[in-house]
Amino acid sequence: MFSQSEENYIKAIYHLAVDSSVKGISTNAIAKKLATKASSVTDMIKKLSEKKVVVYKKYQGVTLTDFGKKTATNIIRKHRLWEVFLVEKLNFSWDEVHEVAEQLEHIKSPKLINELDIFLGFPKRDPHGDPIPDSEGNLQIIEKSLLAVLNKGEEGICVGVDDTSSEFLQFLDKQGIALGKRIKVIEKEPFDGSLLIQLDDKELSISNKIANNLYIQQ
Amino acid sequence: MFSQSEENYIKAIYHLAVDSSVKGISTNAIAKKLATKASSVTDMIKKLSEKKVVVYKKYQGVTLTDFGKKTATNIIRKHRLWEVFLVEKLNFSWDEVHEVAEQLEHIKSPKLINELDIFLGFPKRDPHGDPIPDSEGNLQIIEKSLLAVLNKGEEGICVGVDDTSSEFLQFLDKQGIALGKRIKVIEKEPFDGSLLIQLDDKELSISNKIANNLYIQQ
DNA sequence: TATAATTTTTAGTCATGTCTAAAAATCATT
DNA sequence: AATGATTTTTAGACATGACTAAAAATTATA
Ligand SMILES: [Mn+2]
Ligand SMILES: [Mn+2]
Ligand SMILES: [Mn+2]
Ligand SMILES: [Mn+2]
Repeated sequence: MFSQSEENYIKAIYHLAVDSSVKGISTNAIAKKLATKASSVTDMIKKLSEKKVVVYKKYQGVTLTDFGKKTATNIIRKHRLWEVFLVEKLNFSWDEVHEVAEQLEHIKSPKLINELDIFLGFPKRDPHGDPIPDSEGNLQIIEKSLLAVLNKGEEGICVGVDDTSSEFLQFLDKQGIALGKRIKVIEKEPFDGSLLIQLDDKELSISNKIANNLYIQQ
Repeated sequence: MFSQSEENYIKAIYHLAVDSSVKGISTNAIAKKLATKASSVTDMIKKLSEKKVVVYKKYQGVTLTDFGKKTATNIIRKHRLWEVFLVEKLNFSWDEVHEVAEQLEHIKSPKLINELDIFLGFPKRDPHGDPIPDSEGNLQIIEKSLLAVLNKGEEGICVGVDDTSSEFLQFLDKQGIALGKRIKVIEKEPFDGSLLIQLDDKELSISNKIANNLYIQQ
């Protein structure tokens, strides 16, 4: 069994590894993600290495073992299932779930999480469009592209967000942008990368920063 | 905010105070309840005293302040609501919920617990018949008596259990004893305190130990 | 390739929560 | 009231997980 702290490190390393294509994850990157100090990361890395969760050579960064990856996807499965529960059953909005799921993901009970999965009807995505790993840790990859890379005239369905901060999510709510909405690029401004999009028969101008945090399935 | 460990101590002190009618709760009693050592209890008691949760004078035992009682009932509210959730929604049996609720009771989120209460339809009792405090910490007292104190010929409805160990609860399942069942004392054996009871038109002999852990409402 | 900047590790400290062993206080018994 | 038993506290240690400051290694730059 892993402590809450160990689990947070394992998850952070997994997420960094998924979207960074580099072999070893750096101490500093982990420290930044977890808002802690590099020296603390080095300490924890040594422990996780002892426990065969990561492969670690001094100054070379860290890589998850298969066991480590399995552990990580299991925590992510719990996190995302709880997020679905909070939104679907307890009237949380998608910008309120993260903090609570961050706690709930550490509850130890295999029965709990499998029954929760059943109760929720085996959801495939969490409220932010992220895929939910199955109990073996398999996680379906969804082909999706950032809205920012679409060309003028192209369109698709909004299927996810990259940034899950409540500021960003509340902004999307305010603009009427939600998962499942059809978005079409009407105009693309070369100067600042801003887009004019069509949403629900309205036209809307969104900045490049926004377009770089919205995933579209074409 | 309190740590998980602090919360476990607060809850233990509350429970000991409720069913022991003595002013000060002893260090040893707390140690026994939490399966820890008296010296650890003394350390923690000092900290809780600093935080105004308990009143403590050396060698005199410990008493919860109003603030401490409020904190305790809040944890108990969470514990019992989660137990209801597990049984009603996730197909847990009443002997499987305790361990998990012991973890879930420490999740910090006022919205979570209030929404859970709504979702469950404001239950008044947990799966073991124990009352669920409201959000102000008020807890209705249920008049109930141990089956062991009933006299020959008396009867009532089973409304609670004192021991919530899975061994005891599974034993009750096996005998067909459950909350809501009507029980009548047919015969009372003075020698060992065992009872012959009527349950569902069957007669059943139960030991004094069992009768001392079953609550009846007459 | 030497030097500077950055990253990573080490050394030492601290808070929390636990423990054992010993001392001190309280309680029980005669 | 004295003695013995029990309870409680203290003292000192340890594990976990964090921190700061300094040293060491790596990477970037001239
Ligand atoms: Mn977490
Ligand atoms: Mn999510
Ligand atoms: Mn607990
Ligand atoms: Mn209960």
